[in-house]
Amino acid sequence: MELGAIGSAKPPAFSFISPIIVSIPIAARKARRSGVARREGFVREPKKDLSRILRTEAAVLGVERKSGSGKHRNLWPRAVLEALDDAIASNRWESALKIFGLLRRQHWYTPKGQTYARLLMMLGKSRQPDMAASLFQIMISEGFKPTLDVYTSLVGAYGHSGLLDKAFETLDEMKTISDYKPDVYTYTILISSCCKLHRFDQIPTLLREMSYLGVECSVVTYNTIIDGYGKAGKLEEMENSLSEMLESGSCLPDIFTMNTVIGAYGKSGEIDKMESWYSEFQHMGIEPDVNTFNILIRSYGLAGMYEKMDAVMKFMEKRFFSPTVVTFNIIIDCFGRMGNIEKMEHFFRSMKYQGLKPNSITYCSLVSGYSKSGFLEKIPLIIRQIENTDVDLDTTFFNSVINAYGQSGDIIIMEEMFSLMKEKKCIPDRITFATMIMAYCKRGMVEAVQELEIKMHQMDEKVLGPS
DNA sequence: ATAGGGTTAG
Repeated sequence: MELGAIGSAKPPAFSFISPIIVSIPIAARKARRSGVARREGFVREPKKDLSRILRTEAAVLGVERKSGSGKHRNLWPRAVLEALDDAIASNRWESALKIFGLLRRQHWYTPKGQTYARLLMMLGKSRQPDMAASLFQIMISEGFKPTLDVYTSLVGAYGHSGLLDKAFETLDEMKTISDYKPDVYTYTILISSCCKLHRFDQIPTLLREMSYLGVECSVVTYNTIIDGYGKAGKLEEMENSLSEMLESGSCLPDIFTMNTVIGAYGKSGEIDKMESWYSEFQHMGIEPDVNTFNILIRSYGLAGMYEKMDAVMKFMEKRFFSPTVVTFNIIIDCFGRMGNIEKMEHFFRSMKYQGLKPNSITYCSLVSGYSKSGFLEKIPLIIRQIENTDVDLDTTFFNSVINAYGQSGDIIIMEEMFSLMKEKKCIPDRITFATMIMAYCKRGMVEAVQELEIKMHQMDEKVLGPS
């Protein structure tokens, strides 16, 4: 089972495998040193010390409770700030705003630009542009003079929540005030919003504007553009941007560039291009990391190239590159798609054996894998298994369960699962409805389809309407 | 300010 043997049997493999061999030891050491594995959930449990966890959790709960009432003006700074961090980090925008309200009433409170910037970005991510706008107003009325990064965050909040016009308006406003001249961060955030909204027409415009104003692109700017084109399947445009970056002379590609580019080619099945860019980047001195290998495994798996998938896995093992939860999830998903249930189960066992904790995504892939091969009887067992762990059943998981029964035509069980989903406080989304509608359609259940379509519209109105 | 795992359809 030598890697070289695989390489010589299949010519293209060699060009890809051999550069890896040379470089892995360094990369492996680096990855371990930089704690990549830990962040990936490789370690069983995060190594926070217990006293901190207890203190924080109690404080957060306490603060969140108090933030509802208007009375408390004398809380411990640290508790409030930690609670705020926690809420922002997990995107709980409603409780973050409540805690922020509490924070503003503390006698020790002084407004900070950073806090505003983080809140604004969070509101953008949660698609709450109105909230972002009023937070900005509150800030002004507090007499706080916004800083450049607060203004940039407002651009991001509008952009990420889909209000591109407002984002551009804010940018124009910034250009007229000398203290808030947009910088490379401002433009990069705006470019990333344009990419997410598929407004690629705006990218050349923004780049021209930048060069006119003397704002130079950074690696991040280029990476953002490359990723935008890559995700949209615009691979030619992606390569053009990559060439521009390489020819710019001002910034060098990094590991983000590498993973973005090979991921884009891998996802679209262009394995040859993926491999040649892989070695190209290596020649430029960029070392692969765990994520790189995850991308390779996934790409080979999607392309049905089992030997190469296996080769990368063996390779990681040999070089002490620890697989992460993500690695296993990818492998399990690929074997499930291929209909290779034995391998799928083998890797699920081996994941647990290595002390890695399956998460909701793992179970989702198992359900899809079983359902693809017609082993529906395994699904209740999985649900029971999850209930014995601290993994939360989530909407996506139920979507895959509902899809499994919908595809097999077990309408009754599908509906039972829909009830169970709501019982477990998982909110159905448009995919849930689309999945069920399909199942009803196949059986010609017209009334049930109409009923669900009404429910779906109601849901849309709830989301789009004023909050 | 950027990459890297999941659910529907086509």
